[in-house]
Amino acid sequence: MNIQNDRGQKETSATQGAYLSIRDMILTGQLPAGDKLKIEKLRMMLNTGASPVREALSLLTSDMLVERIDQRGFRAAPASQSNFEEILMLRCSLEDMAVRMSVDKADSDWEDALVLSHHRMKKLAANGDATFEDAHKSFHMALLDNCGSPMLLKYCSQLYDLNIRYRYLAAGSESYQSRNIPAEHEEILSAAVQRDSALAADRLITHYRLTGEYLTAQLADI
Amino acid sequence: MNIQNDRGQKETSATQGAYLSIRDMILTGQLPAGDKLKIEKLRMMLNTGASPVREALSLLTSDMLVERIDQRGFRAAPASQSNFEEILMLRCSLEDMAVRMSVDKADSDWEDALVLSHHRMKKLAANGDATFEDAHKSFHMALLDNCGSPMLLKYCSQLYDLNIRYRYLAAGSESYQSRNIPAEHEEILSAAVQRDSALAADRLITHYRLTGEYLTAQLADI
DNA sequence: AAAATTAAAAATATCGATATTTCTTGACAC
DNA sequence: GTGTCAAGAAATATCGATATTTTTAATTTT
Repeated sequence: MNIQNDRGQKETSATQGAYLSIRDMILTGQLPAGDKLKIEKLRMMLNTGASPVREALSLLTSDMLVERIDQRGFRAAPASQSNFEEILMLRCSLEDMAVRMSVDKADSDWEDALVLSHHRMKKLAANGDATFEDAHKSFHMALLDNCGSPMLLKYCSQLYDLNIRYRYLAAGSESYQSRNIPAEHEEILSAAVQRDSALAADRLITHYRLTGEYLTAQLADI
Repeated sequence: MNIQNDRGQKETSATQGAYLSIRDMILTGQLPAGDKLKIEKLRMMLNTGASPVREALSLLTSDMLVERIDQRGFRAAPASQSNFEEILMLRCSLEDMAVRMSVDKADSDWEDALVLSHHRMKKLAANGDATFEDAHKSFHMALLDNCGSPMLLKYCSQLYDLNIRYRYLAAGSESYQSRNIPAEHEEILSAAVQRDSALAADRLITHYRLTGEYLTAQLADI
């Protein structure tokens, strides 16, 4: 078989497919925060059996995107202002650590990969669709990739995803963003390429704090 | 039915039971690092079906105690010197953050719970069995419990467990420990009760670093 | 003898069905 | 009218069986 899903990820197993699909639906808000996730319903939506769905939900539990309720099944993790602030705080701490380690150990292979991922992101521009989202995440992860700690990277990746969810949640309300985000990315890249880890970390954290303030404002009127 | 397992945790579901049992077997080294985890074998050992075992393994994957290999099942996460150092580094960073936040927000309820958990641990003494291990973890988690960030607590708890594993791994080789660990615990407790977050953090991190050095030495000759 | 091929065995992933548990609803008592 | 309880409905958790996939072992080919 080897069916491909919307975003073009080749699915090796039914479980993997269900995992990616459900994750996507939660991140984009297609499955709203706090909603009950009924096995039968998901089974139908994804055209698969109950076992892969259950296993996918188990995996998402550890990503903190799904909660398991004792003997009562699963639900999409609730979203709240305080949860968002927690994610922001942890991201700032962990990514600060990761980007410093990454830049401090910089070598030309890593630099090449970083420049490349920035270029790819730029080319797609902020069209807001899934391909840009992926490229954007790739750029941010490429920045941290050289830190040498797979576990730290995993945490950062997880927190990044949790944050995306709030971007989609806030997307509904209108508000003008006076920031120049591509420029912020360029500046972060530039600091990294100059091997100035403190500056890169500063700029990255500022980038997140600004987005955080923007999202907090948006979330307030939802 | 409501069977109870070795350690006296009442198991609500077969999955939960399998999860706790397998986790325990990996932490104590009964299932050695890197070993293939065959569903059938575990199914027999735990007297349960394949579904709960699979789901338990999925959950353990996110705890980083089990690895899933594409279409080839599961294996106990490998252990290595560098993995141990990574865990130690992350624990120091995250617990430093957590204990500061926790102590800075100290109130009498939290202080009571902390003193109580210390007392319980002391009473069991370091007999090395599972009940002491649980009490020891409870004390360390009680220290962080007031930090106000459930996610940070989850990470710390996860890292604590990953670390236990290396303690069991090193337990085989002989070496005299000149440290007075109960005294270190008392000092950490004392700093926390005095609401001196910087001192508490310092003492906690030193405590971990010392254990880290000891374990590193032990691991070397394995 | 080494490499490649293939057939058999083992293990995994998935399905469909069943046993439990939780949730809902309506009757009855107060 | 409100609260309790029981029966039925819905959903979950688990089991046993089957279809795939991977591994092993044996056979053939170079």
